[in-house]
Amino acid sequence: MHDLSSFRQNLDAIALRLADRGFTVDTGTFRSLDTERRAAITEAEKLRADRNAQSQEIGKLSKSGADTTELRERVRQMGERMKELDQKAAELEANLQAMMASIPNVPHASVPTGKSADDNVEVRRWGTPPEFSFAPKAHWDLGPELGILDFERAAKITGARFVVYKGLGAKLERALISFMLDVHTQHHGYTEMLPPFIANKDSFYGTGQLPKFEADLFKLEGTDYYLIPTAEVPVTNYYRDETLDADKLPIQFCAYTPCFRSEAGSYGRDVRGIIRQHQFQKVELVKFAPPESSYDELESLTRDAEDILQRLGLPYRTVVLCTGDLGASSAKTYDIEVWLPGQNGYKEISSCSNFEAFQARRAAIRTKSGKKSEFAHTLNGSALAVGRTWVAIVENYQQADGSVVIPEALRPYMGTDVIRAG
RNA sequence: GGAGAGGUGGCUGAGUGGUCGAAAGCAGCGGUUUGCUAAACCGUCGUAGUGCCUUAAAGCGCUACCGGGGGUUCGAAUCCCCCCCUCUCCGCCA
Repeated sequence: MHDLSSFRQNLDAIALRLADRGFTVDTGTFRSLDTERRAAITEAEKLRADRNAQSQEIGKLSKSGADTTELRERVRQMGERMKELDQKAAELEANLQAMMASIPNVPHASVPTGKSADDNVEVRRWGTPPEFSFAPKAHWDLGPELGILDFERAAKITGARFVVYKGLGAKLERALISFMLDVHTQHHGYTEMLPPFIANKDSFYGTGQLPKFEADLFKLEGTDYYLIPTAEVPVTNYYRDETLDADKLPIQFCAYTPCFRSEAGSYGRDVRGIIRQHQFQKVELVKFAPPESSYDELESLTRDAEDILQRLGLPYRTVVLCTGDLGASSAKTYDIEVWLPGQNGYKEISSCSNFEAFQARRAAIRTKSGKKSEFAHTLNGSALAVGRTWVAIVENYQQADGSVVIPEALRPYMGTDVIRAG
């Protein structure tokens, strides 16, 4: 959500940059809505001020014993007219709000201009994709062969896009979660959190999933609750409607949660394997930062995510998303893509974003130093998507005999150095 | 799920129809005093919208906000209705 008065003041410049996203701001409609709304507010408030003054007069008069019948009737009529004006103002307000809620964030100056994912720019690359003396398999073959993934029975239990991890497969997922949380809490300065996996409407509004993206969510029938699609929702909303002491920033949280996504509109994409599921596990990093240093925090957050891949010895590259590929709330996003032999290419495993004050304004997360109060900047990034990390390990560390070697760093968590069939 | 108590500014807490954006205390901020610390004293101290003024900030007004929504009334923190949340007891339960 944009700040209304600065949006109004910088309308043309903002509209120009939003055009780089492929978003057109209807500046004419905005201007007229904005002007009408303010006129309605002014009119209604003037009448209300008048009524308040008259009401007080009634109070004084009746105390002194004077007859106020006539005055009362006049004020009552003012009240009726007030109701009409209030209603008109409320309607205009709602229209303007609806318009503002649909306008995406302004990309940061450092974000490259482009139309689609093809225009994203690689900023660095780490590691070398493994060379195999045999034809490497994809995880959807390896998993069932090793007895560590079961798609058929998951489909029976629930349906498509669900999976059962089994045996060392389940343990690998659990080991990755513990490993990631330990690295972030012990080496990167994050505080671990275990939040609710269900959140209410206000929280989803605060981080921007509502009202626009309701179709992507699972709603709990008969309630205002939704299953979270990412820990970003509960963890960012942890401080909704609060003012944070500027001295305490940045605040850094990490959280493991399952994530639930309806994946409406992704039919036919990543249908094989566990790349795209209705439920997946993720460790998320969330930061609350002072505006002046939020871009430094984005850099370190991205490095924190990359560190997990380095420790696991998984080759990856980091790209900065271009204006056309940027999420609506984000001002700048890095995607980290891990090498997957099964796809013979790099696949997104993390997305690290700075939302600047875009979420904080919706969620009313402020920071205060001395007398000055302003909106904090919020950031988040996956570190990492656990299921896709699982895939990366199984595919990158597969051996000619069909077994999977466990990377050094994970062995204490796995209690074994290899996964074999049987 | 049942019974009861309660939700007021950063915190504690007064306030049952007009003089209440709201006493008082604490914390914060500015200052005086002080060798330092502590203490004392004086002042200041909510958020948002909107109008005027302004390059802007500041300033000066107005409006709204006492958990949320609706109602009664000329006028609501205060009365009525619905909802949410917290606490205590009971029931159920991992």
